[in-house]
Amino acid sequence: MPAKPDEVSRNTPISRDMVQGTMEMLILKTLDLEPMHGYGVALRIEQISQGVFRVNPGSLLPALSRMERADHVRSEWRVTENNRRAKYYMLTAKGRKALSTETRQWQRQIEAISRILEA
Amino acid sequence: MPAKPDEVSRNTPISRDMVQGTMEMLILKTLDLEPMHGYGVALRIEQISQGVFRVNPGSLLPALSRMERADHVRSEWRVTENNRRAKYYMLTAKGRKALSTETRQWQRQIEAISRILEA
DNA sequence: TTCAAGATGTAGAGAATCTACACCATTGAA
DNA sequence: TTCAATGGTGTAGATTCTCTACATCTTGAA
Repeated sequence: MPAKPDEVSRNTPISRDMVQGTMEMLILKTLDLEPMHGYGVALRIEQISQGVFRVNPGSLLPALSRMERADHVRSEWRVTENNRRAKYYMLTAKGRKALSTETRQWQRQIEAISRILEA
Repeated sequence: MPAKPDEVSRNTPISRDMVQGTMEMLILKTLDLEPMHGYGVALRIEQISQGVFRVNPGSLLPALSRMERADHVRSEWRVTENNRRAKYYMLTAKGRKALSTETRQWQRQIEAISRILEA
């Protein structure tokens, strides 16, 4: 079902670096849909962003670690449908709150940026 | 957790850190209106963003240096209306092009982020 | 048996921002 | 006359997040 990263990003121009600071928000939002393992989070973000974002393990996994340390997510080992062992992450109450806070702040900021760009 | 020190405690929440990577775009846009000195750029961005962004010299001046090195702006010393010496910056052709490129990429990215946040 | 895909993880580098200073000139008020 | 506030540029060091590049293990299929 999930498209492979290469296919996603090939037809569209170039995938730039992720806007700094947004990764956590995107992960929180993705996990708000349903618990998922890291690899799944990456695929989903790439898919929904239509290849604009490429999520590599070297960014994702440290982010998940930070978030677990911050008690925004918790994790447990399970076995996937494909019979592979994977660490499933799910939001905590604190994480849900963080999601709403960060989303609100994000909105404020892009509105401010829009105001400047449209001056 | 950065302790929030001082006078910024207004009636409206608090201005968070600037989204990484957007400072250059905002500076370019500001200078696209008219040549300006650094301090003026800072004031204008704070004003138009209605206090969402605080632009401190330690971020702004290094950014302007980078941009001058990249030939996105050039500068010259002048005297302000207040009879103060200040370095006026203006866009180069390359800077104008960078502004349009960066703005386009910014749009793509916030659209992608919106798609994820609204999933 | 070998190899691609699924999955997690670490190390080190690089970029952009922040805080916290330091410095100088001009103006206005005490 | 002094002195503080305002206007203005600049640097140093820390922090934070992302990136590239690797390493490792398992499973399923050719």
